[in-house]
Amino acid sequence: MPELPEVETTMRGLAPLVGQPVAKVVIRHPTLRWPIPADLVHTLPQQTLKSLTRRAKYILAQFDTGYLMLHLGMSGRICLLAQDEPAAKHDHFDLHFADGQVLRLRDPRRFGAVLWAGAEPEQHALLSVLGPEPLESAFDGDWLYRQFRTRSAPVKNAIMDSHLVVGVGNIYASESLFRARIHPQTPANQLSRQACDRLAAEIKATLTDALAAGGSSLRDFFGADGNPGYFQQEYFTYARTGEACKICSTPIQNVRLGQRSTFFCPRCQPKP
DNA sequence: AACGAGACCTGGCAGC
DNA sequence: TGCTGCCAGGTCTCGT
Repeated sequence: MPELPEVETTMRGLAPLVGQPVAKVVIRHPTLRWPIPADLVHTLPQQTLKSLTRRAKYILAQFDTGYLMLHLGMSGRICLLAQDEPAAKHDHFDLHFADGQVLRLRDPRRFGAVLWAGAEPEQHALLSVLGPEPLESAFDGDWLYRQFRTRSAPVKNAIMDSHLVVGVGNIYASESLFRARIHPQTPANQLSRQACDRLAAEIKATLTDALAAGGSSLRDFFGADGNPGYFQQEYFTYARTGEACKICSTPIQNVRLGQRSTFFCPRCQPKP
């Protein structure tokens, strides 16, 4: 379930590994979205994990000679094990640390990625083209309004474009648009400056709320049994087709945009 | 430059 | 019970 808050939560849960040297790298199934670099097995051991940061939905693990980039794709999970355990079917990648802890990547659909970014990850082709982080000040209504000038696509598609802003996935795109009272099919370049201000503010608020919820599940997520134990967040629209809008009781509708399910309230989010 | 469709994979579920 | 088809939280690549 990796949207941005889950990635951030996952990254924070890995903090106990910082300062630890790598003892061993295990690659079981190298064909994720891109091949896992085979030489990690030789180059990473003895290197110390110096820091953990996040850019978009990539977790950046800084080692002595560069950064390891981890992406969870659609179905990826990272578990932090206190000690080695038998690997399950979709456990593709392990980092074993000197104190016995194991970082284990599980990804049934294999849309995730493990990549080496070198010493300057912001130069990496996948990261250099990304838009601003949604929770930073560079992202605001003014930025959205200016970016939307040349965009005629539905606003929901636009806010999910990582070149424009990162970290807005399918769930939180619908949720943010509901909270901003904007119909998801509105052409981006038809939004007023005021609507862009609302939308930017609600994207920030939606992600901040989800992050607070994700944070509370951290203990469960890294529990001894390795089960996620997420508590289901309450959504206004997502996956609620036909159910009553929590504001006005109108049935929530579902439309397909950019090949993705999109949910909205036709009354709270009137067509432009 | 921007848009839409296709691609990558597996698992779960509804319907027959 | 077993098969088929559809759907799923991401996002890069390609053709227009």
